Amino acid sequence: MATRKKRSERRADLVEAARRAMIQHGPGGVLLNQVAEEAGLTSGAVLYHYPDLSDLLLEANQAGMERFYAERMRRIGGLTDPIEKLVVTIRSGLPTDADDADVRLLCELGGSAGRNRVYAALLTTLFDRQVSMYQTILEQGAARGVFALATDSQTIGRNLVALEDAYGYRIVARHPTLDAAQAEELILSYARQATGCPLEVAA
Amino acid sequence: MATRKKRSERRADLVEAARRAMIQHGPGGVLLNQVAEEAGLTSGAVLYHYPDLSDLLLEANQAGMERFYAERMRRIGGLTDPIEKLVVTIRSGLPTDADDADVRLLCELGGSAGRNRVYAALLTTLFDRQVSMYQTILEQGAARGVFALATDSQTIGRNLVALEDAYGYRIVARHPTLDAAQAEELILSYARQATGCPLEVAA
DNA sequence: GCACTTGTTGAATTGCCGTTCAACAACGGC
DNA sequence: GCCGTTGTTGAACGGCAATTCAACAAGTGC
Repeated sequence: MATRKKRSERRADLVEAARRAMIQHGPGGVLLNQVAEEAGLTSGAVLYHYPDLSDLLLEANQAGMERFYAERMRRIGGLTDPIEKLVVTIRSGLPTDADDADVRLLCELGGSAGRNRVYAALLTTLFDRQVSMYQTILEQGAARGVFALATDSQTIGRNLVALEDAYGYRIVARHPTLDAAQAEELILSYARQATGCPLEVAA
Repeated sequence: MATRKKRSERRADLVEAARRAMIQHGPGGVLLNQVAEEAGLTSGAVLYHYPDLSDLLLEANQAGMERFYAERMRRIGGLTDPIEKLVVTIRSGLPTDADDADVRLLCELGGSAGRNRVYAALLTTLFDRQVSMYQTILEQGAARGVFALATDSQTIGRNLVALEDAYGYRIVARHPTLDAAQAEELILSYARQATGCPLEVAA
């Protein structure tokens, strides 16, 4: 028998187990027993904590998105140079490789958003938040005279998020010649044009 | 009983039925009976033509991608002006609205590409073909002195395809303020910078 | 240390889905 | 118009997964 845990701990475990299961089988293909196995429990135990599996999946995905966004914010937290901020942010939006769990799950959710209004709403929110994040960086850079924006910050921000999203899909799908480094260069190519700034920074 | 049809006809029907079923339930969530119902048949009849459901799904998706690409090529077939070609091509890569069946299915497949190597390969091929399509247009425009490319055509082509892909996802997910017309403007914003051309053309 | 609550199991139940197959109906060659 | 072939059905079977629940074990208050 699995060691007995208290409610909040076990629920957190289950959220993580659900994430792993979804990455392996897709959000629509997860089986209750798979989540249970990932958590080292029986299906009954899972049901005890989450009578409806879809509630657990939703919670797991919500938490995942929150973490993804928070991690991006954290990474630019200590930086002051707008150029460095922009480059680091672009980098943090891309998967590290094809096996990057966070991005893979986001891609899965993106796929189901056409059918699932809840996931569609979640992803829309995430998109807009990321756009705002870029807008802040862009306008800060413009205010300091480092960037000369080619157009309004919302347009540039949306395009930047769109590009990292799309290349995330390509990388996760194992494009043979388009890896994370390549994608970064492609997005930087746009960012340079849009900011009128060479964006040279140490890796 | 459903009217008896000849092999090739019925198989074509099944491919279409499979497409509809996948759009409703996702590529990973389709049930044999759902495909049968869409086709107005029983599960046995489906199995008679496709003993393995995944073969049918693959065939349906392959056909769908082929059609999507062919349709884009067809739309620029009669055009000669590089500006018009570029604008029309951008427009043809976006869904008409959130219910656009072709794009919705492509999004679904993109979501499963992290797990499914076959679909990943299919999408990779489609991506590269679309990039080539853009490259041809870009270089033709540059040769005629209409475009002044800001960087190599592969980079611009990749970014254009990436943008339309990403906005396809947003539109399908029903972003409240980012519809097809908005997406077109956003992509055009990049295309103008990348081609050094105002890209003004009648709708 | 006793009673009560909380977390977990394992077995039984139910329902659905894929699969198989015998029967049959429509078609096509000749 | 007869006969083999092809397409389709419906019923039967088998398996798997969700759900339920009685039993029990591990904490918790007092």
